[in-house]
Amino acid sequence: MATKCENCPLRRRDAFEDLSAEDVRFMQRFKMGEMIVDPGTPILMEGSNSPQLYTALHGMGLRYKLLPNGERQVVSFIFPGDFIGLQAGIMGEMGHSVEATTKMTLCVFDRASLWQFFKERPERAFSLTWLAAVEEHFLGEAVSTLGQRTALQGVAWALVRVFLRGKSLGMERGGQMAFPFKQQDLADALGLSLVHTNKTLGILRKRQLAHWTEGELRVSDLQALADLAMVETTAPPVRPIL
Amino acid sequence: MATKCENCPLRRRDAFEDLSAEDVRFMQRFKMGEMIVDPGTPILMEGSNSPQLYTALHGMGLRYKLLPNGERQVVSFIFPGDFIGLQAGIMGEMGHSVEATTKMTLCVFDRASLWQFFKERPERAFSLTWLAAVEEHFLGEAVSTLGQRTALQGVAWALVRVFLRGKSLGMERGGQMAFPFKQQDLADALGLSLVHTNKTLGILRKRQLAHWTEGELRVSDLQALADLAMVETTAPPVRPIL
DNA sequence: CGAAGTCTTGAAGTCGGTCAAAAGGCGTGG
DNA sequence: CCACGCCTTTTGACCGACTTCAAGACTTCG
Repeated sequence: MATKCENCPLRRRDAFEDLSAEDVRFMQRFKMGEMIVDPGTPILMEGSNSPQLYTALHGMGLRYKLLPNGERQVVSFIFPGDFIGLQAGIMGEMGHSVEATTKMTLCVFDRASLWQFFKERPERAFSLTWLAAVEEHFLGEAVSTLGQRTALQGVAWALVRVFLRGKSLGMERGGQMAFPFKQQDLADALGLSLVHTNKTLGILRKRQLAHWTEGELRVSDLQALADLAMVETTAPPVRPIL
Repeated sequence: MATKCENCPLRRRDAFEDLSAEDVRFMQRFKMGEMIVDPGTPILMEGSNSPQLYTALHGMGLRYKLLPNGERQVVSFIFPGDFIGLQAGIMGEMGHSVEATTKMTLCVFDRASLWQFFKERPERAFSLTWLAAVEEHFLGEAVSTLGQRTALQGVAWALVRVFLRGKSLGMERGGQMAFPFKQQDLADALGLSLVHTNKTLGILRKRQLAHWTEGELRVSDLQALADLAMVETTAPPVRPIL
């Protein structure tokens, strides 16, 4: 039983831009259905040209690239509301793979409908480009982290980003939120070894800055953590939703 | 004396998509003029919301981010044909700074005209999004490099990317092209120290893979360099031009 | 209860950083 | 024409942040 766009739970979150009733009807036209996937399911593969595009409704996932030597680089964590498949939709080829970490519900669109956005609904096309720009912005920050931050600063940066994002999505309650990934995932996101990531998390725990255990992230002193990470604690900008 | 879009030298390069005569006329309407800047000139600042957007006509530049502690991360090198200011144009805020490395000629557009693209010329808007997607693709690769490649592989990766890009722009002749940056720039792009970058370049030179001296990059054995870097030697995809 | 996956901890090794200094190019001014 | 200062590149020695290797503890599940 697919959710109607009209009743989409995401739109109520203040992380997202408001949509006009007309826009909602327009999007509904292109929603092909919903897909529910189990943890670990591959959603899109690097190099593929999927005819389907997705928006994450529930659950979380990973974007990652595999190098020829087998190393894995996690590019970003996928939160509810994230659009999946922009590169395939625009360039015809994904630059990374995507897989579900938790059970996920995905809103499914037809790749061809993207062009309709541009032709019939410039506002929607603009929103799509906005999402691309947001992603570029984030990746620039990630590059800075990998290039210039120490392991401790890098881990702190990642946890701050995750926490602020979760907060804007209403996932946080009492300084705590679900973050159902493995330490290996974070290690692969930061270009660190699992062992060092583990020890670094231990330091943050001992310093009473952040506790991440059993899939729950608790940030005790956001400001101190952000200072260590050299980032602002401002909420992520309100973003469009597709 | 500003170049007419009609006579734009870039459009002849096979790195770029063809534009219809109509598209060219459309772009000409929004070209406010040309700006010539000297080496070292800042073009856009991180956090700024410039009313002007640019396309690089001649010359090369750098995108970079500064961390609060003074470290600099070079995000990418700017080649002729690159669009500058997409983030400001779409989100209203640049995520990085941009400066000229050589003397540059920039084609100047009004930020407000972007919206005209979406409203009147969906094809042009699509091209803009394409550029954003290409950038995202590239940054994903950069993240992988910073996270997973060794210094030697990273330097090799950067030189391969630069060389292939230059080739597609017709900048290469006899296995050689201009690459007028400092070792410090490359070091900041790869998150390495200047000293180590220098020594690593020395290794590539000794192995007869790549010689980069006095602003000239010569790649003797592209395939071997690419193998070391773990990248394909395929030309970058044909991209749109604004 | 055993197997597999994840987290944790310790010890040893290395890649790349930091420090220091010298060499080379280039423009300016005496 | 040479001397000087400034910038970039190069080289050597030492150091440390992070990796690798190894093994034990804890959880989950068949």
